[in-house]
Amino acid sequence: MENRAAIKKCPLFAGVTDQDLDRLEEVCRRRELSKGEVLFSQGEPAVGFYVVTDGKIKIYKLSPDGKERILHIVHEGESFAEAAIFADGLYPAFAESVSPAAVLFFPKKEFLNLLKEHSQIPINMIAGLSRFLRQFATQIEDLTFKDVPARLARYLVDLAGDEAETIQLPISKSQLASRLGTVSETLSRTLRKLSDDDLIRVRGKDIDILDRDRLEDLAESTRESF
Amino acid sequence: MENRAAIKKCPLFAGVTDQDLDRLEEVCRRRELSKGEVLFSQGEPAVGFYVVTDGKIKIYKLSPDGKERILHIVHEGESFAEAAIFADGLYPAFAESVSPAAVLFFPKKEFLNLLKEHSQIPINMIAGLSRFLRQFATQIEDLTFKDVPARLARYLVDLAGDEAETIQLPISKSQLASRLGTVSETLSRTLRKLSDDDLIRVRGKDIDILDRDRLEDLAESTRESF
DNA sequence: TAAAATCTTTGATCGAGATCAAAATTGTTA
DNA sequence: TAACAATTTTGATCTCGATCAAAGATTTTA
Repeated sequence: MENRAAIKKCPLFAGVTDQDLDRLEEVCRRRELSKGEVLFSQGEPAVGFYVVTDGKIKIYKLSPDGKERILHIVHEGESFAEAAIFADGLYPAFAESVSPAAVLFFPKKEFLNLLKEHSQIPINMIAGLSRFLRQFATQIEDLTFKDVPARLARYLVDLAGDEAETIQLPISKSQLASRLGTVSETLSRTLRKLSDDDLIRVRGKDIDILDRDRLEDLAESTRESF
Repeated sequence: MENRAAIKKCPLFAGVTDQDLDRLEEVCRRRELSKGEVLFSQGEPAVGFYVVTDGKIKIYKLSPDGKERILHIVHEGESFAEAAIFADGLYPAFAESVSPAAVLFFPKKEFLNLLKEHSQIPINMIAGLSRFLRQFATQIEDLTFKDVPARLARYLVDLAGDEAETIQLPISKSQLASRLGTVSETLSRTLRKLSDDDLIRVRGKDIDILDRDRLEDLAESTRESF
């Protein structure tokens, strides 16, 4: 995707004037990534934030013994690490490409200058951060109240939307396991269980939704309820 | 606490001009709460946000079968639900006083008007949301990687700061259990274990830190590491 | 200050899901 | 397309922490 196109598509910059878009385009720097490149590590000074123009970036934490917990996967047109240039100024997680990718880097200083002059961008940022905060709150809720089948069902239902009969996982199964707060063995068994119960059919990354209603019920269910 | 004092103390309003403080003071409405009053429920339209002038407010989620998971406890001088007036405009959780309390309510509409005119407040908001986002990310990380003893140790170490030898729990033990993503029985047993190991001494709500180093180690430790 | 209500602790049991190990499948590269 | 690497699946075991039940302890209210 072109730089300008990516900037225009990014919700963070929705509704800003064309001349602001010009300035944004000037201050950013493009970087191409092959799969598996680490953009930044947890604890590094946050020198700026990013917008994804191509590919996908995973945002994750590492346990001391090296286990990975994906917090979020950033897709084309989305931004990440805007929050990091506020707060204590350190990146709070790792960012790494999970495919060949390209990003636009916006240096902290130039961006903060822009912020002070105009008022649409900060409001967009607040809205974006709010959505994220809500999503994280939901993740905390789910980790506490829901078991793996329910968390998986929620993920599948959300991915399918209202219409789709068949969905394709946008990420690998081991990544999905990490995103759901479990491990690939358990995810594998859970997918099989849902298949055996005729809720879904799994063909590699393609998953047919066979019984949306029961899948919804499962997503709402809590640990002990059945 | 006086309205004006609470507004001045609130990080959200740090660095704003005196005349803006005047306007804020005008648009807000004070509300006194006895213990256990519900300020808003999950799913209600977000008509404004709050600043706590006295007492404490718990922000929590409920599972379908009524189990409570505390996401955050708001203390005097802090704000909450600013994020909710953005995003989809619904409160994403419940808010309830855990003691007699008083809050200032800022209606959404008036506040958004103010936002558009000035630039310090949105920046403060972004900073606040960023900190929150980070805290939530850490909670997700801890729920995934850390067992209950480690999560408790982290809580105690953070509460104690660098100096204090003795701390007092600012909330009840069952609330703490919920905040840590466990139940009171498990918290009770875990406190006892830490006592038996001479890491802490528990006298009701007062807790002596006996061995800060080992407590820190425990907070860093992951599930299987010993 | 008695008694009612709430909170905390202790005991016993049980299950979801992590771990370890290994086989099977899929994807990649020479 | 053979050979290598990476991912996914299956099997067996084991543990943390939830649940259920009940007894103490503390706080509130009459």
